[in-house]
Amino acid sequence: MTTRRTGLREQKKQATREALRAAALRLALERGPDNVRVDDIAEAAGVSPRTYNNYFSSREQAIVAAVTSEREARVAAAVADRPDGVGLADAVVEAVVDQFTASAEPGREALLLLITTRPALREAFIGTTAAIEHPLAEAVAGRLGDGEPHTARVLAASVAAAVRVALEQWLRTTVSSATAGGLVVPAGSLADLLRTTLAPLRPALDAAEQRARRHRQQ
Amino acid sequence: MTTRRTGLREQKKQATREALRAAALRLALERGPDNVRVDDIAEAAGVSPRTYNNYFSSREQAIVAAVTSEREARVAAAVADRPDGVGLADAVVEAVVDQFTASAEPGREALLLLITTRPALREAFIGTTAAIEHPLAEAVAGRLGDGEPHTARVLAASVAAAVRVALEQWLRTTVSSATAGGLVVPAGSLADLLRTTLAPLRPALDAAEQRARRHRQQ
DNA sequence: ACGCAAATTTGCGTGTACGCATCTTTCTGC
DNA sequence: GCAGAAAGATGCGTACACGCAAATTTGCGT
Repeated sequence: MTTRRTGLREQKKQATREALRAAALRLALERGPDNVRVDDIAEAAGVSPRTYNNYFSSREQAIVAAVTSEREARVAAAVADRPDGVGLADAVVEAVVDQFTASAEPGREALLLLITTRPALREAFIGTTAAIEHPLAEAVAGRLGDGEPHTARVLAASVAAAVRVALEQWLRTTVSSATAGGLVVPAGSLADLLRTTLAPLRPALDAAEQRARRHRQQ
Repeated sequence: MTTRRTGLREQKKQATREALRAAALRLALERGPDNVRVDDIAEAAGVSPRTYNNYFSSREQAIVAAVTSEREARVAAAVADRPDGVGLADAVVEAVVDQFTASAEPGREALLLLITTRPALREAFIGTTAAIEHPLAEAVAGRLGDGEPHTARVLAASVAAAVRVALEQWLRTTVSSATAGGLVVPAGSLADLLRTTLAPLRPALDAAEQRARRHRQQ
């Protein structure tokens, strides 16, 4: 069930996706994102321009994907993996913080600077938070038991929305401090900002968990 | 402060916006939405195609706007207007239900049928829920006192997300019952669906209200 | 190995979104 | 009223997203 499609086909698909990601990132960094056309990315990745849009539905998605790749699945997995002893609220909050703080790629800093600068990229970056909604909903549903799938969806959507708010705030302060001070200061850690922003949702998560527990014991 | 800009200029602007809305709606209803190009709408409204995109940033927005017009402001106003005796959760939920249930326009039924049918219109319709976020945030902030504006933003974003979830569900069941039964049945009232979907957020709204109250008495 | 079925890539055509420069309309202070 | 400023409308050019159908590649049973 993990990888339903296992074969050369799926392998090549991921390779193409990765090639497009890498090409987009490299070109954006060396030319500046405004001087990169999708034709350039496609050519650098060795596929047709039309194929690019089979993988990404906007020019910015490929660039941003370098920083957000697979994040959705990792958040969901992290939530599902926390032991049952940990409360739902803690599980969700810490999973989100972990996955959004973990920096793997080199050149991530330069890319983030780029993202903070260009409005179109900011928009695309912000947009990626929506992707965590469905995986997260399933993970939450798994923890709540399948009593009320509605609730899990709503909570996941709310968490995603809160994360989006946090990122907007973070980008706002980052870009303004960059503009004002000339130097890019994180303006308070993203981790703290995420925790603060998610705090108002804790009561909702707790209540849902209690309800589910009660329902289960009945 | 209500209408900062009061003059012939703003008046004409609103007239143009309304003309585009009306033209888009009329054409979509009589030809089917796939047979309407933005050039047609612009021509029918008596403006240049370029001007269309100064008002709406996608072809679908004008069509959908006929049903969502001004909803954002009305929801916010409704929240702000409920007496302080009513709890925040009730104020928000009922304001949302009222404004999403209120049907003014004639031909709303036909338009909704259209929206449920065409994927692109569904997407645009769903997208309009995001617009209530900022006005709602201000209304909530007004009720919570200006202690923690963060909280208001997060709660408003969560409510908007929950409304989006409800509409998605509603459209899903509506379209499937339309496909299956041949007749469009509301498949349970939208009002009930909204109340159910917003229910999980009530604890968060209550908690924020309590916190604000405590903070104020201190 | 072979061939059919399914998935993917590609080229093409159309409609769309939007930056920019320019022209027209409206607003403001005098 | 009037002259300059500000805001909006328009035309043009470019890049982009995507439906569609033909061509190519991969998977699988035999």
